[in-house]
Formats: sequence, structure tokens, C-alpha cells
Amino acid sequence: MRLFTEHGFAAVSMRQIAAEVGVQAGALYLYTPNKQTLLFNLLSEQMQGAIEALKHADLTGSAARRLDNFVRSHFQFHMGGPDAAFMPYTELRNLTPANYEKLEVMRRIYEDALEQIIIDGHDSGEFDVDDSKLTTLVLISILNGVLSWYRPGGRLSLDRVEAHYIEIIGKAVCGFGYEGAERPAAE
Amino acid sequence: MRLFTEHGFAAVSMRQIAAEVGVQAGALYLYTPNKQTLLFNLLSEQMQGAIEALKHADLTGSAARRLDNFVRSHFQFHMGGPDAAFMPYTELRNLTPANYEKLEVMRRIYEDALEQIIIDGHDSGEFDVDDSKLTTLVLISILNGVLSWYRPGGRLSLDRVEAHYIEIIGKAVCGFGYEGAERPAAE
DNA sequence: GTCTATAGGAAGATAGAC
DNA sequence: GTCTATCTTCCTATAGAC
Repeated sequence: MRLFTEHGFAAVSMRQIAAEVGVQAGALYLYTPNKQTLLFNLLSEQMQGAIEALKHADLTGSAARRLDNFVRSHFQFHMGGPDAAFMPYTELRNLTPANYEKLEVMRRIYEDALEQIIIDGHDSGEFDVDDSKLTTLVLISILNGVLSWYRPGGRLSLDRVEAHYIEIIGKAVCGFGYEGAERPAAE
Repeated sequence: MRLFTEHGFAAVSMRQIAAEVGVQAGALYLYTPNKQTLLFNLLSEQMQGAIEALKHADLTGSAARRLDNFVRSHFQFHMGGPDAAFMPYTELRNLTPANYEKLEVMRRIYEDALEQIIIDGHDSGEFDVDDSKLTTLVLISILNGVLSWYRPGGRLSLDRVEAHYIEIIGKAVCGFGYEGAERPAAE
């Protein structure tokens, strides 16, 4: 997963992977029938893990609270452990159409869970969003964006970054008292 | 650029590119010394274009106004024309270290322009952000995120999406009256 | 379960005819 | 400027020894 993340699926050879784990290329085929299946399994396990993590998150109470906990779950699963890794959505394009479809199903489960929180917050008046689908897409790009730049041991601790993201995402969906509420959205 | 965006640099062969433009593979080498230079030139022109577009944007007045116009410039350059294309940041990993460094310089110019707006808005009290660098990173992921999902002819017009992004980004940096300002950021 | 060896094909890039 | 043909290298995947 680390090699695919760093260089991209097509740029990584089975020989490189083999060298990384200390075997010869042929030995890899004892563990995967081919390179494509290896990619699919990695992406699939990752997506499944994120969905599993959600099941253990506390998604009760107000929409604001549920949103906060969704973000926490996302952070904890993807960046929590010492050997946490993440292959960006970009690698989905390297899947065969059949495998891509299978992953789309999982991806939709995850993103729909987020969208439902946004919809509920909108309906209850807690959130000020005028398009739940669009807002969800924005939040997903925010959540995935952090995975592409955050590296442990940098200027900011993971807790600090998580707290910042919870705040900025909260503000993005909250319109209470926002002075620009009246101003024209476009020129 | 379209092929690299769709499949990734390493997954696209010179033969595919040649077929796309209607020549044989060898003929491509009349236009580029090699594949790596082709990638670098495409990414470099794209980055340079975004910086040029900024120069024509109106970045005067309040920080909020400058931020709105930065977002407009980003949208107009990357998604404006009929043949607008965009290679995601992901492709930067396929550059040689020397080429990567050159692009980093350009990328920093662009992102620093955004960060300066955030810093100024923070200093003037217009924005409620506690870490300008981190906020800039979030805004960049939002701005680049739209490029990965937006396709002309979809449910929402470009103007509509642009307006939505201007609003949500405005809210993300504005803290006026945000009821959660007091609540603990992390559990 | 891992190795060496290799089949079979596709990749980037070049040479030389036209 | 473009073609065909080709060099060389690297790729995925397999075969068979140990």
C-alpha cells in the first residue's frame, strides 16, 4: 500500500514490491493471483475498515455531534495507528471496471452515512446548507485532503489537526450569525 | 493531459498518446525529448496558467473579498473554458526529483498567495482562524477536490457550484457568532 | 514456501527511409 | 514531419527445482 500510494499503481512493479518485503517476484503469486487483485484487495480492505470504524462510532444525538464523531472516526481509522496507511481515491482509476463497481458500492455506503448527517442537520435547522449532496462532496474532499499532506512528526500533532478539522468543518455547515448570509453568493 | 488525468502517468504509453492524436509513436519525439519532459511541461504550463490567472484577478479590498476573488480565479482558470483540463496534484509524484522541485516553487507561489489572504484576514480580525497554514491546506484541498468530481453537464451548473464553494469557504474562515466557538474542539 | 529461470509481450526511445 | 522497423529493457506471470 505504501508503494502504490507513493508512486501509483502502474508505476510500481511486482519486483519492487517483492524487494520491499524481501522475497523474489515469483513468490508474490503465492499470495495474490495477480497485481490487479492485490490492488483491489488493498483498496477493498481499506474501505471496509473505514465503514467498520463508523459502526463503532457514536452517531447519536444532534447532527453537529454526529458530524464531529464522523470526523473523529475518519481520523482515527485512517491516521490512528502507527502503521496507518491510505491509498488515495486516485488509485480507483486503476481498477478494472468490475472491481471499480464493487468499490463504488462501498464508497457510497461511507459517503451516504455522511450525507445523511448533513441532510438531518439541514432538516432540523441545525445546519445551514442549501445542497446536501454538494456539501457532502466538499466535506469528503476536506477529509481526504488531510490524508495526502499529513505526516506524523510534523509541526502539528494529530490531535491538534483533528481538532482543527472538526472546527472548520463545523463552521462550514453552520450558518448561525454568519454575516455573509445576506450577501450575494456570486458577483 | 486528458489521458494522464484519466489513467495516471505511468499507465499511459507513448503509443496510446500517439494513437489519440493520430500519429505513430515515434513521431511524438519530434515534440518532446521524452515522456518525463512531456509530463513536466503539461504540469508546468498548468501551474503557470493558474498563477497568471491570479494576476488578472482583483485582489484588493477586504480579505473576504480577496478570498472570494481567489476562488473565482481558481474556478475560471481550471474549469472555465470548453477544453479546460486539470491534472491532479497526484501526478507530481511521477516527476523526477529535479522537476518536482521546479514545480514546488510554482506551487508555493500559488498557495502562498492564498495563505497571505488568510493571514491578512486573521490579522485584521475579519477571519476566525487559529492556524493560517493549516487553514490554507484545507482550502487548497477543497479547491482541488472540486476538480476531481465536477463534470460539465451534470446536475449543477458551474456558476451554481462556484457560488456554493465561495459561500462554504467563506463560512469556514468566518467565526462570527458561531455557536460552537466555545465548545471543546476535541472530546 | 521460496527460489531460479524464463516465456511472452509491451514499454520508451532511436534509426533511417520517404 | 511522419512513417516503419527495431533495439533494449522492463514488465507480468508461470514452470519446475529444492
